[in-house]
Amino acid sequence: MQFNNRFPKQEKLKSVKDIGFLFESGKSFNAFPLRVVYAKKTTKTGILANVGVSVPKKNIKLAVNRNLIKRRIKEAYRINNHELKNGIKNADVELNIMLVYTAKEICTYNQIEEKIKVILNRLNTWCEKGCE
RNA sequence: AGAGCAAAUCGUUCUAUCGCGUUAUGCUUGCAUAAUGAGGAAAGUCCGGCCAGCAAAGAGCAUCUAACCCGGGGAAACGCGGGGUGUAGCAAUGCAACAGCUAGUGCCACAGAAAAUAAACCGCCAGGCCUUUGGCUUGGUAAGGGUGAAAAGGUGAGGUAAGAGCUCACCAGUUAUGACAGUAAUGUUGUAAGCUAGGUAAACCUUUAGAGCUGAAAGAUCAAAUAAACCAAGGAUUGAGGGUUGCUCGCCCAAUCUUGGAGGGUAGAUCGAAAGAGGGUAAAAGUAAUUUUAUUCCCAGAUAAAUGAUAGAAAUCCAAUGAAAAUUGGAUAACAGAAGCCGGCUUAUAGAUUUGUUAUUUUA
Repeated sequence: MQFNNRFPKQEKLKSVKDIGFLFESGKSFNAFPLRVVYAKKTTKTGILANVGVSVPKKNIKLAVNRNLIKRRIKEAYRINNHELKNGIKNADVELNIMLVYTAKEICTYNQIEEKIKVILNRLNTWCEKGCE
């Protein structure tokens, strides 16, 4: 097990303004079943990355299943996020990230974890290139 | 024994590691330790409340809700016990659209002559005319045919040109009105009227009873910067409007502009917001809903919204093998996630257990 694989409240993306700004001007790519929207923060807050998770009601009807998917995504991010944080730290930036679930069926934890790894690697290389 | 019906209960448990929310404590002030963290429906938002706001918080209408009877319970909604009527079922038992189409209006597809101030397509009967085994036409006729979910009481007799509640007998129903039984709903029964009237109120509506309206995104407080609204002063303009719960009345206020004052509450923060018509246990009263007394507990509190992931056991279920013990493999379920709280209702629900009860089959 890894040390310090945490995902506390402060690292969640909460502000409605930030989320609105992210969807307006952020970059994005797809990694089915997930869609990633990300951008550099406009002002630094001391937190390397704020991450939000969204499961649209349109695709997943029952609240129970939406909760289940959110928890699986958060768990996968929590376990695998330390390399990305290192990358961000080296590039000297801070990020806002939004993960949107686009599938209409419930994926297993293993499927989600693999995709999360792919996404985090891609973000990491983006940071190494200088966030452009 | 398998099946049905009713009521009630459960609807995985434990351990380890890594995490998340809340609370408490500690200090190094963002970390450590400890405690705690979804349901019987948390759901639908259909009722009733608590709570809060709306202040000229008054009236009427509209709207919404309820709708067999008695008893008893509850804050109310609405349960509970017993009974009646209708209906489904062999039964246990379930269900209720159990006030009113004889207040009014509307609707009744297709088919059919006609779907409602009763109707004539075929048929039947009578009259008239003609080119007379027939045809045309005028009228009568609801017995027969065909259509339809539904065709205007049924059977028989009389009656008639043919027919018809046209008349009569019996049966069925309706309305009116008695008698008896019952607290009552209602039941049994008598008399009168040929009265025979289609269905639909889960169509509008009518009757009776109740509700002021809004809804925690309520509402209260707070920081920085604006605006709307508020108060005061001023001048000019407009001329009966504006506000008040869906409407009407009633009630309240003139409106617009400038300056000043005081203040202001957004996608932010705190409160509201978790000790209550509370839960558990025991005893007592009651068939029960429920009530009383004693004792004990504090039992989620988020806000882009915590309760998860992985591993291992147990237990249960399923499948295969086997005479059995057992072995191997698989699954952890169904419906479903708190969002102010409480009491109901309704809907969804794999599987398991207990109790009572019903008919059937087999055995004794």
